[in-house]
Amino acid sequence: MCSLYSLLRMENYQGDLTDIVRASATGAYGVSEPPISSSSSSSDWQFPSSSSSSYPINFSSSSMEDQHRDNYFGDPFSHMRDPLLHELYLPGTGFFSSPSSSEMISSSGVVVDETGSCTFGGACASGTGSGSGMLAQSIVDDDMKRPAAAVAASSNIFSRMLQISPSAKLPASQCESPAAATAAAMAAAAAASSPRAINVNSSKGGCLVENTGVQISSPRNPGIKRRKSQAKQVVCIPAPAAPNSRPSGEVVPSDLWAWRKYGQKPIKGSPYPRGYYRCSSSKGCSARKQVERSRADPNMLVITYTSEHNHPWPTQRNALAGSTRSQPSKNNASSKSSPTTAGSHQLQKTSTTSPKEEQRDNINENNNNNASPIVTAGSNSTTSASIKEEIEDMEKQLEMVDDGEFSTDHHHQGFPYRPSMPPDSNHSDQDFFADLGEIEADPLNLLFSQAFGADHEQKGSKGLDPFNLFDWSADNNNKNNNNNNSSNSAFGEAKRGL
DNA sequence: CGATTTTGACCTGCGC
DNA sequence: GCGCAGGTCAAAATCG
Repeated sequence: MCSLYSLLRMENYQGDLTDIVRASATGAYGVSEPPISSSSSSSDWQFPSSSSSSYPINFSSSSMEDQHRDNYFGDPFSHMRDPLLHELYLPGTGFFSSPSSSEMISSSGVVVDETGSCTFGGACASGTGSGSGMLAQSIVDDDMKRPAAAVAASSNIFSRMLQISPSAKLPASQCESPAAATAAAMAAAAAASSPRAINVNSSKGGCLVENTGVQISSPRNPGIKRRKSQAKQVVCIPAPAAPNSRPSGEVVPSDLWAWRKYGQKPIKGSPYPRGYYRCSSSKGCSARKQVERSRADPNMLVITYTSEHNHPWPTQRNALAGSTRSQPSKNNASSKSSPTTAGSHQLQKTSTTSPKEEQRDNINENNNNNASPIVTAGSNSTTSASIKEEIEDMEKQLEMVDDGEFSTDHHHQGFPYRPSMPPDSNHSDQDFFADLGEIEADPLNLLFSQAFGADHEQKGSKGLDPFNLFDWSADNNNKNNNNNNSSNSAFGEAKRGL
C-alpha cells in the first residue's frame, strides 16, 4: 500500500498539489511497453498479500495533456464530469504488449480478449498477478504499504504522480492496496463515460481500459461485437467474494454516477449475464455502462462504459437521488413477489443495488470500517432523515478516523482524510486541504471513503471487493448460463426456474 | 407517486 | 437475405 505521504512527496517533486485538485485537463495516456508479466491466471482471484514480484513498468506521461485535449468530445461538461477522477491515470501493465492474434487492443493499448476479460499482460484477468506495477517507483518507498494508496488511486493525485514519474518503475509488491487499484479503476470508471482516455490498470485491484471508439472484439470470436464506432472504455475490477457481498446476487459497482439498469442479457459463451445500465443522474444523459463478470476470471468484473455524461458530475445528493430502493436486506418481502416472478425477483432484488443502495452500502461499509465518511455536497434540503443520520454517523466515524493512522492533521475538521505531510514539504498541508476543500463536495470523497474503508478493513484479508462492487453469485449466473444461448427470454426462464 | 428492476420483445450489426 | 447475438425498449412489477 502506498501512503499519501509518498504521493505528496511526489507532489513536492513536481508541481503543486493544488494542481491535483484543480487541474481538469490532465488525462494521461501513453504507456510505454512494460515487460509483460506472465502471471498465472487464477479463477480464485485474490489480492496477494505480499507479492514478491517485481514488475517494472514504464510510464510515459508525454503529451498526456495534449492527448487529453485531443480527446475532448466537445462535451461542455467534460471538464466537470469528473473533476478529479477523470484525471486518474494508473499506468497499465501489459499495455501495448504485443497482443496475441486473438486479442484486440484498444486504442490505448488495452487488451481485451474475447472472453471479455482483460488480459493486460495478465495483470488484470489473473489478478494474482505476479504483479504489475501501480505506482511509479519514484513515489514508492517504504511507506507504500499504507492504505493511502487507495486514496491516491482514487484521486488525481495518482495521475499527478504518474505524470511526475514518467518512466519510473515500481515493484508491484510494494503497493498492496487492492482498494487503491479498485478505487482507481472505479474512479476512472466513473469518469470513463467520456471517451477521454483514462488508462487505469492495476493488476491487483482493477484496471481501466480506455477504448476510444474501438470495438472490443476478437478475431477469434467475432460473435462478440459492439455497436459500431461507439466510444467504449472497459474497466476490469475485482469482483467481490461472496462473503463480502450481499446475501446473493449482484452489486453494481459504485462509481458515483447514478445508474439505472435497463436490461440484462446472457452473453453467449459466458456463464454470466451482462447488465445494462444507463445514467440516471440526469435525464437525457446517454452515458451507459455494461457490467459483467469476466469469463476467464469470474472474480473480475468487466465494466464497459459507453457514451458520455452530458451533465456535470453528480453531487452526493444527485447520486442519491432517484432511487428509492432500499438495501436488499430490507427486501424481506420476497413473499410479496408474484409467483411468476418471485424466483427471479428475489434473486434480483437481493442481488442488485440501486445507486442509492450503493451509496448507502458504501456509507454503511465506511461506518463499519471506521473509514472516511462521504462528504455531502453542501446543504441539502432534500436529504432524508435517514441519510442525515448516516451522515452523522459518518461524522462520528470521521472523528474516529481522525485518531487513526491516516489522519495526522486536524486542522481541517471537515475533511475526512488528511495525509501526513513530509516535514520538508514546501507545500503546506493547510494549503493542500484548503485546495481540497474546494472539492469537498466532490465525489472524490466517495472514492476516498470507499477505498479507505475497503483497504482499511480488508487488510490482511483477501481484500476482494473493496467497493462491494459486485455480487453476482456465480451459482446464479451459472444457472443462468444454462440458457444463455437464446437471449434473455430463455434467460428469464432459467431464472424463473431457480 | 415516482423511482427502480425485471424481462419479453424488438431492433441492429455482422457474418455467412 | 437470413440467422445469430448483442443492445435497447417498454410494460409490468416492485418498493418506499
